[in-house]
Amino acid sequence: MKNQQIRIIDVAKMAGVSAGTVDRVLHNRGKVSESSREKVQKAITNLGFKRNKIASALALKKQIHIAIITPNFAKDLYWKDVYSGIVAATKRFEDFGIEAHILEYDLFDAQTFQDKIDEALSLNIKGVLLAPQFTSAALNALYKLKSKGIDVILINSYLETDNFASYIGQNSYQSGLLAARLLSTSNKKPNPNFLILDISSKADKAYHYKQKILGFKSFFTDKEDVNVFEKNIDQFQNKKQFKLILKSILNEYSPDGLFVTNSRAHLILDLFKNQLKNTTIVGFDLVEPNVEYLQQGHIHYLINQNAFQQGYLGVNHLAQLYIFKRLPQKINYLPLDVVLPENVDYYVNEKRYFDYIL
Amino acid sequence: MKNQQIRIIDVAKMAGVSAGTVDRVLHNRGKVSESSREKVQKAITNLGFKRNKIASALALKKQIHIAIITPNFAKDLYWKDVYSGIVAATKRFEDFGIEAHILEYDLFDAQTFQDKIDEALSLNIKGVLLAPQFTSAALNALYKLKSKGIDVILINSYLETDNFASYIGQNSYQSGLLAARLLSTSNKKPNPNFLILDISSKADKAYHYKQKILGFKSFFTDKEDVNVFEKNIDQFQNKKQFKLILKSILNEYSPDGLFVTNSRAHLILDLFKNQLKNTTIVGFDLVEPNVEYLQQGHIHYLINQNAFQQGYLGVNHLAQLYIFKRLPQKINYLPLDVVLPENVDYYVNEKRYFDYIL
DNA sequence: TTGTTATTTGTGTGCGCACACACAATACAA
DNA sequence: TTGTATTGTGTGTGCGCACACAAATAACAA
Repeated sequence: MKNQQIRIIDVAKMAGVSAGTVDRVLHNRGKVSESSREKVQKAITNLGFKRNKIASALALKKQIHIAIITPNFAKDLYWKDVYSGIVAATKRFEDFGIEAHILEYDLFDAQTFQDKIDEALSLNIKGVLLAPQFTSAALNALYKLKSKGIDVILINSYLETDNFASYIGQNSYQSGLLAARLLSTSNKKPNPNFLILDISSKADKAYHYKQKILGFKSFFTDKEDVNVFEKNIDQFQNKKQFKLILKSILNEYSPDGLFVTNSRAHLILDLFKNQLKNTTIVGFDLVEPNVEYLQQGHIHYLINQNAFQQGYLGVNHLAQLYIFKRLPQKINYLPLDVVLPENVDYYVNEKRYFDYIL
Repeated sequence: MKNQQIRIIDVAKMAGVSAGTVDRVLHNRGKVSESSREKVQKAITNLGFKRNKIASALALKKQIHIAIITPNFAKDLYWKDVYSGIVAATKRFEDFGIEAHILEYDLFDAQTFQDKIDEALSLNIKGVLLAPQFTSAALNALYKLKSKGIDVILINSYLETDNFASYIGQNSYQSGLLAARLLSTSNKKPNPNFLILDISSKADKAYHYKQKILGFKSFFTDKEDVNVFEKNIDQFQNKKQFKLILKSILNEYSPDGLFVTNSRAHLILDLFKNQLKNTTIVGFDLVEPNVEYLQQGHIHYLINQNAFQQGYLGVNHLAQLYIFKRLPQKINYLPLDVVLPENVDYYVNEKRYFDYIL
């Protein structure tokens, strides 16, 4: 009772036409008379024909070029995992004729971002995977890309526009809410002070940072016994200055809970580990120094942004689009993993599973 | 500068032999003279030849049969997601010539388990995906399967033997630790009572339940201000009796924290929602009633066992084994997701991502 | 040397589909 | 009617590999 494979030629026979005509119907190309089209359609549904992905991919041998524009991870470890995911997916699809051009820009230099966009445009690409850290430049780029008919998949930060095909990343607002919940349930003091620390330069201030903060605050709107403060530190690349500013902030608020809106919680602990012994800290991302502080008990929760998956799925969705014409969902929210010392290992190793998925 | 595809014929030319000989070397079959073998090997490494997965899969047209033995989800919703994962992966690989026979047994009837094992043996299968709920019968089956050269991948519960190729599931001990941490950090009372509730019949009592409990307890070994109790309820299918037993247990311990070792936390809340208003509850699995209680605030944490992934990856790994001869890792621990009302949606929807991975 | 067998190697075909090209059928104008 | 577009359809080739079978060569005995 072996699963009899139904081929195009079988459909053709049943419809009383040739394989070529069936092909035309399937791909919606060339001219086909109405009567033939109908006969073919009927045969397809009757036989339950589904094109064989393997043979299809083999026959469709043309190279498709895509560009991947993402920050270089030299200055921010977060992007290392994104990069790994991209590379893994890229390898997976090279047999399918997907050729990826990885273009890395400097996270703190908007000009390099613009340059990479231009470079991508100069290549003969069908799609782009874009991690947009500079909002206005990105919006511009999206507009231009769309007008050229190039598909764009965004990762990591959402942009308020319609000029992209798909977004893959977190629901930032929701992750703020989650952080608030975590601080709230583990707090044991009455009338606690919770401090939001946004350690980022204006240059990479993006939509999703604001959303995280909004979400966090909204959790406490009707809770009057909790004090929520918010501070931004722009100068974190200059160690000395950073230390000064941070010190004065911590002294001013002596927070019982600290919400660090990105992966830079470790920068704080490098300096004030002891002073923060009784402060519950929630941060983001499984970058190495964060993981260490988590295991030592200085950071209490990390919210995993699934950097690896963002990269992997991004490339994957683009590839699927061109190989199998599968349209990706518009919004793809990745899970908000709550990471504690007891489960951190499994998230750090999670990439392994992906390596095993064909 | 297009990525020049290196084919078998190219290797053959460089080695000065025919494609057939290269093929023999690649598959380690037939007779090849030592000199030819060496020349071919050298050419392969020189050119960096890698066989094209697509063409390979297409040419390798033979059907491979695998059996999947898993509990029917009629009596325990947990298995529904496992089933979905299995079906999804099965569909994904049918083009590759993998034919899956799904055999479902009754979670509370060891005989049906045995029957399905026998049925699998009567089919001409190369591999089995097994969710072993009856330990001794399963150990027996593994022995028999191994002697027949049939590969086995275990999901959900680990077995202490070497007669299987790969395990996919949680580290149960670690999940117990995690549950303990969650109860511990959210507890606000001095000298709390924590109660472990193991709602399961003897029939499906497996290794992983014990491990969870061990892990949970070990978290508190050096903490003397915490009282940990453990109770098993065997009679949960009879509502009346279950209620009686449970009532007396709750009255006896009046727990501040409750650790339910499987997906049956909702059974408790169906009966004692009000009485447990001030009890922190940690349970397992995103079955529908649990999710509802989580969203309503009656369950505080759910640990996600990634049922869908277990099914999907299990089939995936078997398929990979036969299609690409990729040996799976022996132990594949899935992440221990901490699920709260704020992030539950994303886990419930997680299957979607898998649907998009080729 | 020739005949016989064992070993090694080469060739051809098919997997199912995509696409180019050739050709047939029809329409429409001169 | 013939000629020329236009529309519709069929055939053939190749994607890269796996495998069966044929052919060639080596090994050995008589």
